[in-house]
Amino acid sequence: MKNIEIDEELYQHIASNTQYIGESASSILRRLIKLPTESTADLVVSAEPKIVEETAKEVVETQNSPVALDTNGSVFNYINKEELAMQRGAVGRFLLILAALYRVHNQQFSTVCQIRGRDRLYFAASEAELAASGSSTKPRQIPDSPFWVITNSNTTRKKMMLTEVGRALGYNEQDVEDIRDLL
Amino acid sequence: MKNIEIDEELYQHIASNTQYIGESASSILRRLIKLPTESTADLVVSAEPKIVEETAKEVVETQNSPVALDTNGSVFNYINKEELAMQRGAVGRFLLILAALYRVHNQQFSTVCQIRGRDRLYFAASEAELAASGSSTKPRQIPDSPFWVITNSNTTRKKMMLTEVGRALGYNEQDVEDIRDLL
DNA sequence: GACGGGATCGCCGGGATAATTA
DNA sequence: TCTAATTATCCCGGCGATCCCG
Repeated sequence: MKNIEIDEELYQHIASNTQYIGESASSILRRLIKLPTESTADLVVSAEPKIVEETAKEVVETQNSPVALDTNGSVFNYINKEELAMQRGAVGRFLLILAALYRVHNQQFSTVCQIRGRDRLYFAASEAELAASGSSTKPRQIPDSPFWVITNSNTTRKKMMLTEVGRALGYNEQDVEDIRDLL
Repeated sequence: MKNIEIDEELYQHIASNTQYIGESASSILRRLIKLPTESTADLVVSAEPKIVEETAKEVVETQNSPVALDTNGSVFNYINKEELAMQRGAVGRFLLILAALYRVHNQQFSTVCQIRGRDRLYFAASEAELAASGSSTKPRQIPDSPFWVITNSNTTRKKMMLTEVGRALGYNEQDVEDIRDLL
């Protein structure tokens, strides 16, 4: 840990970007600067270190896309466990996980729009599309992304959706499971 | 000037973005965050203590630190029991308790602004902000502080708010409970 | 009166589970 | 018909702000 000195105004600006009570300065700054979560720890429980390496490779080679644009890592680096744990319910975590996935895979992310239910859409580029595909689907925007998800489903289904998203983005089964279990 | 604590990796990242010798942490961060140069003055010369290495002890811990900067005790020393008892209703006590907390934690106090309801703000730096976030929220200024609180809520909710404030300021659960029970 | 406090009641969001369809 | 898959209704807990009381 290091200490840096900053002016009042900047301090206020940073503090005002706190996303959950007790969030550390590092966590806030990383978000503002768009730097991933600290690589070493912070991931607390589960998440094996090796997964990180494997995933990095997987990601880059993933299907037809031009780029994966992210040099150093898997989604797991983009997820702040503290922040996740902080969420009220499954919906908050669900959105946070999807936001992290979007950050890492923004290029291919639109492929998730193919994941859908029998007659409802699950993902789309607008609220209206989702709303039109079913009734009271409770669409929510995936934070910091142009995509929307349906939110009216039980937790089991949300997990299935995450599983499908993980597969669509080219993760191996082990990682897919880990992503699913974040929720 | 304020001090914040950040992890090594982030520190390196910031330092590596220095654009001229002697550039201050604030200046670098403003650029990275894309925030304009400080409005007021302060720009003056270069002679700021830049990135300070190990400002160590004096520094107020940034995140969930147990209390801070006050050598001889916790909030409890800053609360005058008689004055509390003398208040007409819960609102008076509520404000008094918050004022005491502000006195002890003025540095981090702004983090309480993150405590909020479903759609109302609970704390803010101005009456207007609170008023705008809901209707008849009855904002009151926390005495001798630049912060405001919402006052239209039942006692139970005021207690919950105190509980959250205690947590946000890093008190342990026992102290949090004691703070809550002051009301 | 009128003013401030805050209990109470209505509304909203989450998501388990009942209903529906393949 | 029976089962599996999917939808979306509806109950519950939590929050807001109206409105009653001191």
